[in-house]
Amino acid sequence: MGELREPLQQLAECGLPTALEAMGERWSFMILRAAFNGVRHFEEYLSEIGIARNILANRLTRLTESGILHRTPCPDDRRKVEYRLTNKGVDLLPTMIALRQWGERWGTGVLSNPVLVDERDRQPILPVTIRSHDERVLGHMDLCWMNSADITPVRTDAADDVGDRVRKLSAI
Amino acid sequence: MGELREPLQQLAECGLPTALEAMGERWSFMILRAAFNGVRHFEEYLSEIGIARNILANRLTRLTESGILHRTPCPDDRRKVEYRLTNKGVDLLPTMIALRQWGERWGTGVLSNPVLVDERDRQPILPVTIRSHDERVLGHMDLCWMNSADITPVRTDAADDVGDRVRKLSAI
DNA sequence: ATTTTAGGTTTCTATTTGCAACTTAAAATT
DNA sequence: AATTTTAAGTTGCAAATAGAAACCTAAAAT
Repeated sequence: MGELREPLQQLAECGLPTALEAMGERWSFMILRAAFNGVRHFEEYLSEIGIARNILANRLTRLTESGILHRTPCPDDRRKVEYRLTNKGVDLLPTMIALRQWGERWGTGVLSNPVLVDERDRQPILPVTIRSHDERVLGHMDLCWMNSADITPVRTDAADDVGDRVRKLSAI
Repeated sequence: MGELREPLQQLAECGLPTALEAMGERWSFMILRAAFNGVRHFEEYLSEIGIARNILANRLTRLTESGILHRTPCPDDRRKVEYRLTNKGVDLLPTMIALRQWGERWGTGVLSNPVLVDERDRQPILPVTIRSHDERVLGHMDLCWMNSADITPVRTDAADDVGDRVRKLSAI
């Protein structure tokens, strides 16, 4: 009867609902991908992604309101408007690439060409992973929750008696 | 007039649409988070996330169909059913944590407690980043697209004349 | 024998999506 | 100068989806 896991507190107060409020809608990530690939203008987004006109207008407004895109009327052609990524928007790149990599790995044999490489060495990037403070790649079972007050700020200090102040992520 | 970026090809054929087909719906990531935190049963999901009964039933079915969750009737109590993550589902963890971290960083002062730590050292995990083959952290401007046929398979080889076989991700 | 629990399904309403046509201002063309 | 085209929306309407509440069925608990 004594359930060991009780992660009910943080479920309410984590960054995920916040993130989903901004990015949880159907076309948001597709618009973001287009923006990352240099798409700037309304009609350009429209033809690039197969989205309806009114929906695109609505999404661009929302993404602008949530500070992911910035809307600037073009000075040289006053019909045109530019929608480009803010720093907040650029900061979604790891999420987007992680999602894309997952789709490639598990999707229906997507060959993924062209491939993302780093400019310096022209080699494909690594799969996006979770890492410890000292850069070890961590799996699901290497993670647990801890109260931030109980964490020793320095990094070169062995774990003392943490007892029940640690909550393990549940086993699959 | 000569537009330098033309990433129109890969927009159609990348893993993102595939991923969004499975995970693009409103409650999918919330269900996934609950699953990662050890939620197994229908009524448990129901009370954990604030989702409607019929929608939850529908999403659990869809997530099961797309191989992210596995549905098992409980042997000991034949009223109960277990929905738990498959390997495919577990593999979404980097995406989910990246999204969560973004929400924490840019959201309305979410203090994020408890915090995810690695079990060995009890230190908070690093922000999820994009990395080169030799583990350098890469920013948006360090990335470009390349035809997979043009990549030299080995890693210790300086870039020769790649010319127009490389397409830069557009500047923000 | 009755009540409670678990996991749904059904019904109905409200919201969202998507298509197609329309609008408005500015630029390009004749 | 008049006309056409382009860009970025808005509007109206049908279809699909989300959500609340009640209902259902089998199994377990009392």
